[in-house]
Amino acid sequence: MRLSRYFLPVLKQTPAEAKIASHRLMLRAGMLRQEAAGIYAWLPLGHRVLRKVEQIVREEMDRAGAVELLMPTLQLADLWRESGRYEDYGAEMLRITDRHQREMLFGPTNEEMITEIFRASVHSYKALPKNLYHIQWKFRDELRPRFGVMRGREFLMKDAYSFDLDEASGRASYNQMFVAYLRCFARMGLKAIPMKAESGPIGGDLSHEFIVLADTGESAVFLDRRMLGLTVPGETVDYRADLTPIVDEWTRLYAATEDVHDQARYERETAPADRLSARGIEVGQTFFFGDKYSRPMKATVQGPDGSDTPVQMGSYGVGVSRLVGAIVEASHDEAGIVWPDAVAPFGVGVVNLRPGEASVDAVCETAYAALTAAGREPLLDDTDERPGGKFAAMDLIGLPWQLIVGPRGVAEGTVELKRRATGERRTLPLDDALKAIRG
RNA sequence: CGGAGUGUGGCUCAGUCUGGUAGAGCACCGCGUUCGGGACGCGGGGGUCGCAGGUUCGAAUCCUGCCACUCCGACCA
Repeated sequence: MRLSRYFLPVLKQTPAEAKIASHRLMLRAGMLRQEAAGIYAWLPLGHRVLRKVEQIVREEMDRAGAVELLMPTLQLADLWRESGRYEDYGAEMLRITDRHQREMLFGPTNEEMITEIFRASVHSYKALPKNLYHIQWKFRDELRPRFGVMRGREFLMKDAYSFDLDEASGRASYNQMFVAYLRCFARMGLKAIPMKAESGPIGGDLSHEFIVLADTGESAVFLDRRMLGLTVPGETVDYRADLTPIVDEWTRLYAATEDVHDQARYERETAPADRLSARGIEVGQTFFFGDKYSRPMKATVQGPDGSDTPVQMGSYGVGVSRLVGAIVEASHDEAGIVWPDAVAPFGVGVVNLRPGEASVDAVCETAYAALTAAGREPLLDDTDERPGGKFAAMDLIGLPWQLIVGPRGVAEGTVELKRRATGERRTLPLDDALKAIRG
């Protein structure tokens, strides 16, 4: 992408409403524009990151055996009356009436709809297990939206739903999602710690919240420091095998949010030096709730013995749009965002210090073509902005690499290469710089 | 939803107390000088002062009502 054609409205001054680093930086880096309280337009740069995060979630869900579909944002109220949640959900649910006075709602989650879809076509235990997911915009009319995309009213969520014949296989499905989540967050450069959690309005008795530690997190958490050193399963993990050992390893040490924190147990199970109380951002939550929805909504299958039984269900959410904020919160410095490679909106910023000078332009074009061909997604700053402004903007938007073309006092074809994360700068021939970027 | 606060050009804000021709910086346009860490000079464009009533010769400013947004708290991917 050439910056001269792109839409990247970076701000020198910080909008007054942004109180935390991630919100401030996302606004300044031209990723977001607020349209209403808790409702944001994702500008091109933010949109690219959102799509990358979404894609990582998708790949890990697919790897774990889940199947993607797409359900609508609008749902019928009648569906929610079946589960009894239409009244329970309260003012947080955005209710809409269509021209025929039909009561509808903007979905805050999709348990009812997926159950309806499932029950319409699955009637035999032979079709189980199944795990269906989608990545779709949700709306929850929060009392107080805040912190930018970390607590918006409209947000992008991945929600998966598992269906099993009995509790044992239901728990196996739960374990698959648990492991997929460990991988998913690690790939984004995050250390997310699974913590025992309350299941809240979703229901059920088995639930974990995946928490990224950050000072600006909304929940207080208590954990055994040793959790930070656990190894995340690699991409060769066999999801068809028994995953209990991995889940056991990740749930053996104490880790709990304040809602379920048990101080006595904490002190009994954790050595004083290992105790870590911190704040965290919830980026995902897993639930196993058995037949809470399948029973009232009559989602049953016929078992080997010929009897109809409600399926055992779980649901698994990842806050995709929230993750973008969480990543910025976890990875920034004084100058701006420092994107982990896997989610960076572009791989490298090519800075033309002297646009209009034929020899400098030529080097830029060579670099741009080579990096594009190598799949490194370059962003070429070909504007006539002054160098100071270019450097500040590049640091702000935080691409992993900066390739600076046209510095003074170096031989033609020699460039400067900067690694954003470390600040390390080297002057070297273009070919060597391209090799370094390609890895 | 309780408490506190803010609405003035795209952004940050002054002006409101004490009513009298709408301001500054940044951003934007033109010309020139600049060009490795968010330059400078000169000239220019852009605002129903959140909305609706009211008081007044006259309202950004005073009064009433409404709306939006932000912060603290209680609830949540």
